[in-house]
Amino acid sequence: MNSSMETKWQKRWEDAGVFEAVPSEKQAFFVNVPYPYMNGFFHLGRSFTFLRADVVARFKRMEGYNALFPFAFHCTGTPIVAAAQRVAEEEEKQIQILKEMGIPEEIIPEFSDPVYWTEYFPEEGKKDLKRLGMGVDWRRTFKTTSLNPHYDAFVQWQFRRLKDMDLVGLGEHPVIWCTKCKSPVGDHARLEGEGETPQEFTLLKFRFNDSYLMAASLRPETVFGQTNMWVDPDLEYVKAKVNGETWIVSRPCAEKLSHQNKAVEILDTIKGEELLGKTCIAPGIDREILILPSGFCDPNKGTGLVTSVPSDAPDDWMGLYDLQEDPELCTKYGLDIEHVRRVQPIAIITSKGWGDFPAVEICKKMHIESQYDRENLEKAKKEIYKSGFYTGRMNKNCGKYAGMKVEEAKDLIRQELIDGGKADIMYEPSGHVVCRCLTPSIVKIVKNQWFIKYGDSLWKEKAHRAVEKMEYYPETVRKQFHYVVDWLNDWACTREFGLGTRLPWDQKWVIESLSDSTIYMAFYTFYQLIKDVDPDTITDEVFDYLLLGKGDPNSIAERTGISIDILRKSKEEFDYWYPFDVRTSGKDLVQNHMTFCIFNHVALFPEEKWPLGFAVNGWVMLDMQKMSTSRGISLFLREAMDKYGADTTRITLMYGGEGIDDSNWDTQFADTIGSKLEAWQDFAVETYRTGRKDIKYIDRWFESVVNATLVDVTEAYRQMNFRTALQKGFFDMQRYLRWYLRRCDEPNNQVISDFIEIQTKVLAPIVPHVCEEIWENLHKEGFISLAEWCFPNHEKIDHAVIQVEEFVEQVIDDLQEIVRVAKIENAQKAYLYTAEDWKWEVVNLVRNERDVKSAMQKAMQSELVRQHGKEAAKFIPKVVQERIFPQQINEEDVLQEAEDFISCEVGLKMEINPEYDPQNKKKAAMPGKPGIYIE
RNA sequence: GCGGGGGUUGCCGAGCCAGGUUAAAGGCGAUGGACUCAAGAUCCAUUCUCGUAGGAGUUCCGGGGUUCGAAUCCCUGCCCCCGCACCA
Repeated sequence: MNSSMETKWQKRWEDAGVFEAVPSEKQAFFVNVPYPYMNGFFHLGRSFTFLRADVVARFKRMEGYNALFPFAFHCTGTPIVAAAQRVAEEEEKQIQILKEMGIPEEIIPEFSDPVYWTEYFPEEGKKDLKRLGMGVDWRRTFKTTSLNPHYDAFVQWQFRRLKDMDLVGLGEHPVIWCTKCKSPVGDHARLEGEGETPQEFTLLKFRFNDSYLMAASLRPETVFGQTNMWVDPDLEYVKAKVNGETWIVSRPCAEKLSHQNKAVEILDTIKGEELLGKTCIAPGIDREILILPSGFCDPNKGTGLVTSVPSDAPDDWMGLYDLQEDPELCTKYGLDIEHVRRVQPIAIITSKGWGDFPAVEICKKMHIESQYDRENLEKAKKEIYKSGFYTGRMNKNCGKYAGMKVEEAKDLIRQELIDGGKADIMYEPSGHVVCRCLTPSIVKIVKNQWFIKYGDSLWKEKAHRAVEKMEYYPETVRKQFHYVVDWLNDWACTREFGLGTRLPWDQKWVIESLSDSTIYMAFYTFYQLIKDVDPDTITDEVFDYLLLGKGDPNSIAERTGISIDILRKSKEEFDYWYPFDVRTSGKDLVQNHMTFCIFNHVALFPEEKWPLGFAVNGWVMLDMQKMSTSRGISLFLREAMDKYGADTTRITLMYGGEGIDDSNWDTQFADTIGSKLEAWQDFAVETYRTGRKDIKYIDRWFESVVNATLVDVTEAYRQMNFRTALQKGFFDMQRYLRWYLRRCDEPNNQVISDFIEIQTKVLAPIVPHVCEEIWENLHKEGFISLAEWCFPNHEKIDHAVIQVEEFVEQVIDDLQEIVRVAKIENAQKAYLYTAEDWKWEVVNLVRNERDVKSAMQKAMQSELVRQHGKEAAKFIPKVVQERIFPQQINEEDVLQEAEDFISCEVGLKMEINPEYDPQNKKKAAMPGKPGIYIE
């Protein structure tokens, strides 16, 4: 429902180019956000991050900086392409998603073209952001990928430079792969198994005659507990020549291995049944173990053979248990039941919460009845694995690994087995993945995969230096960045398909979406100047000049044909704006994008162009519930604005939270805050330049308290603590205002007018539309968006005056409480007695004393106090223990002055310091707390 | 398990770094009152327990300690959230 008022101001800002930032004498302030991926409309969450950038830019602008806030759109990667493909195939689910977004049905077919997405959503997104009143310099806006040749050239430059520095290299990389499509299967291209990734298994080799039975294990450390081998009697396994050895595996496994750097040649087949009752040699322990039948060997998982560790694997325990309880089955397969029953679990790991045989225990605990209770067994497996891995230690049965943490032993054991030729490696998807073509996916090792070498230790060192120099909002995330820099490893930076920039020296690769977006903040600084230049002329030496200051602009201009003017101006903009001051983002990007940004900057730019600051925020919750599209708990920015308009949406978002904790969209707040803003608008416009001329004490109080608050508010804005800024800058100030108006029937003209300006300016970064409207109605020149910030006037902060007013409030509270508690009916008159001088003398004397004894000594030095020796002896301990140390004021004068007000507030007549004292209340008076008698 | 952040009065959420002015801001909700024909909005008061004189008692996840004094500092236990990747 954006009001026409909001639209009006948005148009005026645009017409006046208020947010089109141009280098000037002023100090630059450059804030930006990670550009959003454009496969839909903006949700409240993203909008929150963007809005924080807008608010800080608006604040800085008022603070006197030349603020730049640019925006762009990210289209790199596969989701858009895949979604478009789905639309082309008229897939119901995808079309439903678009419909639910509110896309008109008739244009949905257009979405079968990925390019259409990159045009439609940025355009719509831009509309939404404008409607929210975002102060973006839209001249600098661009989209990514080769669809934008200028950006394309920029990313190519970046990668060539990285390669020159040997920070990009080749390696191998496992990916989820479809054998039918002969391509990797990204999340988007999966019918099933989103989020699943390649997982490494240790392939254990069990000597069996002249060949090896192979079993895939995720827990190589449990080799010490192997008791037997499981096969599926009904399954036909293959004997295959793999890298010169003969392996026995399932047929699908042989196929998979051939995609994982192994030469596989199938020689023969062998039925599972033929293996039963025979033995093989278990690796790691070199022990002869029995081959037994089970129902859980899956030819499509691992090798189709499973090594059995009944102590720690619930499946194995149940398999063994079932068999030992079933003599008939044993007979069927010609197994000696006694022989089978002799197979017993071996204790190998001691872990928190479990005895020697965790698998046995958990099966009992969960009442698992057989090896076919798959669901519970999966749960049990997870739990045992977790506690075993994280809390377990290898026990005495584990040879030289005894006593070692499982976490450490695991890798060592795995490596020893591999080095000793007793094991190999294979990959499987971490869960079931099915390609859209209905083929189950496998893992393929892609060779010649390009990596960015974030694992490089020298590079890390430099990145740490940058992390250390930067500012963070909030500061707590600094540690997180240091941690991520250490933890980050080489990053596969190319993909075989999707939108993006081609890897310049190996054109079959597309640069992946997190890798083409690490230094583009620099691109904002001059994009508006070069976007009409023929992209073919923008060569590396152009970027070398603009970004690194290399080369001579005149000769570059000559060689490329780009006008020297454009080159010079672009360079000037870059040097003026860069480095950026703050990049603000959701916390999800800390561990990848934000850290990549640091890495790439320190590699490519000189130190003075390294990022200066990061701001990180949490997720937006919806009325305390986590947003989740699938559960229907989500709100598009445009939906919020339809209902509440821009300013209310803005203030609700900004009041929702700050810092790295999740913030909350409070619908109730949104429902009510609009009318409060309107009330402020009405008040401001009606009251401005009205009121009395003379100055009263309460005017000074109001100015004191407003300016004191302003100190905090300004600091809160600087720290990007916008919730606090609102709390103090709006709610607290409004409370003071109410008190002020109550206290003096008519406000002072100057004081109230100043306040109206201050309050409006304080709100301006967050609710700019209504503030512009007020500003105009106050007949102020120009936009409030460009007005100077209301810096606190420290001279107006008078702490004594603030204390005096606290005293008055205290007296009113006491009066009210007495009437209430004592249930005095028809109370008529209050008699107030201020503390006697000698009590003040005590307070002043013992102000810095902490223990009663020395306070007593000190106070008793005073003649005046000594005169009240007996009373003083009681009074002094009380003062010290209860820390009654107010600054001395003339309470009688204050009460006289405030008499009418207090009297009116409490509905009692008053008499101050009268002789009449029927209940001896005069003695009860304390400094800061007069004695009171009411009748 | 590792790394990070937490556990505050009905809910949300300040305070904690720099111990005392903290029964503990503010918002929301609730209750009472004013206004109103009425509702809403607005304003005032109350909202841990007890209390016919401004007070007292018990509180800031549990336990212990330091201190004249602890929500705040130290030790310890329990619990919760986020991340642990190749994905935008």
